[in-house]
Amino acid sequence: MKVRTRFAPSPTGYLHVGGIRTALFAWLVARQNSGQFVLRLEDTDKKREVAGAEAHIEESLKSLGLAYDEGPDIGGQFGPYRQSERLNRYKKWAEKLIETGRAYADPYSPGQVQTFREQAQKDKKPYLYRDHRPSSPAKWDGKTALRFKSEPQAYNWHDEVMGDLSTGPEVIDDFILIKSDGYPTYNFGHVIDDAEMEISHVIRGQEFIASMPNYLNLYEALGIETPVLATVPHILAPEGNKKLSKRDGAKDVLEYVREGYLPDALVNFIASMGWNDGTEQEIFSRDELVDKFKLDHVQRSGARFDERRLEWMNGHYIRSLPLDDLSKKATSFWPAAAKGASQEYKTEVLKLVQERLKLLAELPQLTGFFFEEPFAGSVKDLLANPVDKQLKKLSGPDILKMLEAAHNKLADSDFSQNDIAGRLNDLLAELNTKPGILFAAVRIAISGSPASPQLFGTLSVLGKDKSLMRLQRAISLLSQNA
RNA sequence: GGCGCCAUCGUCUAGCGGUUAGGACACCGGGUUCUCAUCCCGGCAACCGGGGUUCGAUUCCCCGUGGCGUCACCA
Repeated sequence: MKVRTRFAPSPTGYLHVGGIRTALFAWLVARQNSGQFVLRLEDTDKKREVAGAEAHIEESLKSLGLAYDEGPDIGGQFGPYRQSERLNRYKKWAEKLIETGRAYADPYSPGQVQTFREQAQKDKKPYLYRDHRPSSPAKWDGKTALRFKSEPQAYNWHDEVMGDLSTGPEVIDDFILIKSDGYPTYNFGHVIDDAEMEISHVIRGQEFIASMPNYLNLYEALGIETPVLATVPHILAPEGNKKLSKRDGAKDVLEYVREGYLPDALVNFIASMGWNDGTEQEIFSRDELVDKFKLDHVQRSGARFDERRLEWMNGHYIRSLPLDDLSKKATSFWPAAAKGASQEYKTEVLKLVQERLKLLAELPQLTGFFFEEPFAGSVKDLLANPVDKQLKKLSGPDILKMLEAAHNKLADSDFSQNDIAGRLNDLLAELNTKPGILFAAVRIAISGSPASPQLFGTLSVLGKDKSLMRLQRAISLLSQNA
């Protein structure tokens, strides 16, 4: 079978992790079968449409590396890929249904339908439109809604994720095919488009599972072969049991990219929410995912979104990246002060912080002192009133003496990492002090922080001039204090 | 409420009749004789409840409970 999958969002806003996962699964199925992945825009609700949403969706998919083979912005042989541009097609199929007696003009206004619904509720009976089906409907003039004339029956069908499903005839009803504004409903539009675009696998969220029987009924009326169906469960918000939504603060996936989450990490993480290959493997490269992903291994229950796990995974990906690659990806994340710095210098700095980086967006806070002097107040405060356990035991003058000694010791160093290490270790013996004390003081003088990358490397990369200047500066800050 | 789906550590999950119920995140200890981080080692922690079926149920069946979805001229 020729495999063609699609992602069919409506342009009503940005894509969040939940939405992108459906796209990812569809993309994976297409790729692993050497098929096509199609982006189709379901823009049939003009009221809900958001300007710029289409471009945003396209950018989101591309920035995660989920390239589509056909879509609104790139075309393809089954275009157009915006439903609003396919109205004539829906009409053609609708007319076919009218001819075969399977569609009719809805004589009621929305208000009247609402009354039926309320009455049923009052009577504690399930509401079915078909109980009010007109006996001799007028000819459809395109100005009212067009309804599907259903033929209620029980269905058993297979869902790649959910397994074998079944329902009785009571869930089948006459739904609207074409709205009075001329646009198709989702229920009609997607069925037509999937057929015309030769989509083999329909992969979508579980909110559609309840309307499957109606689609099955429609496929039959249309004489269209039912595609492979796969319903994936929702991703739940971090708190509560609600599905992840924009209301609950679900972030735009592009926001994650902006914060410095790597696309591969994001993809790995999103795939692993609700899918695994049955082993204990946690990290999957994109190729492995394409190779191993199986719809029938997708979890049937919802998965909760845990950003801490995503953070861990991103750190893992950052650490395993070759320095050159990381360097390229980090380009836009450097602090403002790094503007004039050379690429070589930045790469050296990056090498020092790579293992402690969880997000690229942490780069400024982790590396700022490599590009500008640390805040004098912090240096002074941390030296005068140390938080460090070891440093705390010393008096101000002791620390001052230590820094002076370090400055003198390093004054004629060549500032290679080895030479610095040798000299500072010598000094340790000379001063009869512990690394935890001497190095902590130097570290603060240099970085303005009690934590930094390993000290000798940091000094070496920072260079002789700056290092000595900062030691000197710390010395004068401390003596002012005394 | 009707209909449907789902149910293993706090979280993501492995398990497809017999396991000391495994891994990962998070958390808590310890180690890597410079901090933080990394890395390594260790610890804490789960089969929703009740009935069956079976020599034996986390696993199969039924009921209950709970969660979710849906019942639009939204998708």
